[in-house]
Amino acid sequence: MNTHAEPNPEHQHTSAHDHSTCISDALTTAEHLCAERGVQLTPIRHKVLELIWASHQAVKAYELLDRIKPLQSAAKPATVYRALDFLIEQGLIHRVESLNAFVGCRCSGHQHEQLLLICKHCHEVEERTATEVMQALSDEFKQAGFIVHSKAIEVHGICAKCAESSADNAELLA
Amino acid sequence: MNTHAEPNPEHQHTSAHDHSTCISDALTTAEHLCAERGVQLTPIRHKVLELIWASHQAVKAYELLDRIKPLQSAAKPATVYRALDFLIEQGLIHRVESLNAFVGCRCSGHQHEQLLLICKHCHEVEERTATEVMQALSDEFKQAGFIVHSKAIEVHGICAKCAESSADNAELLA
DNA sequence: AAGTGTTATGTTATACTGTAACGACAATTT
DNA sequence: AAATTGTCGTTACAGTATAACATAACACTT
Repeated sequence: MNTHAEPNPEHQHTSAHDHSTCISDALTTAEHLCAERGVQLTPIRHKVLELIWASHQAVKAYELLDRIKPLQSAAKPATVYRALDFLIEQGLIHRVESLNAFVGCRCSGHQHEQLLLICKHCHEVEERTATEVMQALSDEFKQAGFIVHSKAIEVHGICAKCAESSADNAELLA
Repeated sequence: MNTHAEPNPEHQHTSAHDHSTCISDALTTAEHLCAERGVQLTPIRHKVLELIWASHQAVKAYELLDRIKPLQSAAKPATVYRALDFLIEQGLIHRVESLNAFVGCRCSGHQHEQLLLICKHCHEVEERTATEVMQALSDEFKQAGFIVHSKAIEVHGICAKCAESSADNAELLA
């Protein structure tokens, strides 16, 4: 199958907030951050970031490729993966390991490696700082004598909104 | 490249313990568990489990395929992936999402979803129960109203043994 | 202006990871 | 016996990611 053309709107909760603000906030933050750091948020990188922020769902690399081709007809896998590498390096997006997909990072610039809550129903990814969890993890590493380079904490399940909107839909609660 | 034929011995710590006991323990536990549950640990599944337990490193699916072919010349990708699916369902192995690889699970039968500490140097994967971390996570889910189906907590870095054995090797501590 | 270094991108090819779909076959159930 | 279930063989393909090399664009120097 190769039918990924749009963010899957099936169960999205975007109506609950002004998503255009999410996008523009993320983009202007990214622009400032890159300017400060003296790195280039080139048109391709900017576009990829914008496409990722089109929803709060994690987006696959080849979906991005399909969506960027109309605008950048030379685009190839490497085009997208390079942009993704850059955005990850700069902390502007997260790679969701358990989905082979990518999602915008709200808290760019500082604080990384967060808890990602991934909803199986609406497919949106919520990012949480989870201070206590991180503290408990640090303690664990100290105990184990483990020197951390990077973490991925990914949890799959049903988000609050989906659970609520289908409180009588037993199927979800399995 | 397609040169994965053996567990990478480069930096393994297997000498520090009697690994043959690890293997046989894991296999007999698995046999008992499957018998109890009335599911079949067929020869293929048994072999895949054994191959995974050949080291404490995470093993890739196609490495397993290469290693199983001499014994099971009909083996195809599906052969391996089916066995892996079974072993995961039974809680006998973990899938390491951030590596697209698989590692034996020590604590089969009960308690799942653990903290995996993945060493970038020796590539061994240590599994920890991390009770405090799990408790903090539960609290976080409660706060977020998130209903958990599965978790993956994977941390990359340098394990205690590697850190120690190269205390003067500054390169690792980056 | 010509040369050099650096960064980003274009381009081709290929490697690696994973699944769908269908049939064969055996064991079990009805 | 027929139907069902579980496992495996087999073919084909979908999806994910990178290597390697070429080119372009720009900044800087000489």
